[in-house]
Amino acid sequence: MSDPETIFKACGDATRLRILALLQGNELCVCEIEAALSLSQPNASRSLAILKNAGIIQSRKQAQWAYYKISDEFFAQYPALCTALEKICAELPMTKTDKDTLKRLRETRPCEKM
Amino acid sequence: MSDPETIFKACGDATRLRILALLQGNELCVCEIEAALSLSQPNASRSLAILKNAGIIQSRKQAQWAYYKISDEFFAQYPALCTALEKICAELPMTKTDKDTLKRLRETRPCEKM
DNA sequence: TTATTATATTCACATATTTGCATATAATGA
DNA sequence: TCATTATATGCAAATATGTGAATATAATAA
Repeated sequence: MSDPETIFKACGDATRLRILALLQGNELCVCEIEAALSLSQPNASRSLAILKNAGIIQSRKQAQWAYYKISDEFFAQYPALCTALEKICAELPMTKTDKDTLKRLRETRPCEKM
Repeated sequence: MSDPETIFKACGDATRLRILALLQGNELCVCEIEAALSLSQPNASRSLAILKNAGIIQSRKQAQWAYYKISDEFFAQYPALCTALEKICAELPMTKTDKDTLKRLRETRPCEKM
């Protein structure tokens, strides 16, 4: 788990906040995030790496997919911040649109497993 | 009041977090912060400007001094984040030392009015 | 084995950020 | 008025960050 400076720095980016908003309550793979937010594959992967390095999200690998979600450790160590972040993500201007896009993508199979 | 991205970016810096820690519950002038944290005068002033621009702190001018404190608007608009930030600041490794230094400085008059 | 899919990483470039130094501004007091 | 104190800002150099394009890795399937 990183220090607060690294955590705040990781949150200080519009793309990464949109990713965090999508991950609230969901475990998603890179291709879902990439498709829902119209990010390039490297950009999605790197943004997730920065959030993971900060300890905000965690990942697990299953078959060829990497699944990311809000980190249990993050909630354990910074519960107030984790909750505040959840509220803030819910209120971001892009969040409603992005969540709708994700929902639609889930019906049209952006990657094999969906 | 700024958007979350700007707020998180402003918090994503060790010096600015130390300033925020000192400002929890206190209204301080630039020279107090400068002296307590051993910052150059321009660095203290600019760090405060970044935090103010993000809406996290507010300032008032009295005589030749500029007093800064946590912004009422910040607490009003992002109460959960404001509270989380307070907790995090209290637990920063430097905070205890910095607050002690400030206390000592207040007894030895780092700037005229003290 | 080769091909395909998903993900991560490297490189290069543009942009942004940080900070020291110098300077400007503003208020006060002599 | 001039000098002093407190604060803010401009400039320039160093450093960090963000991103596209290309490439590497890893797992699966044929």
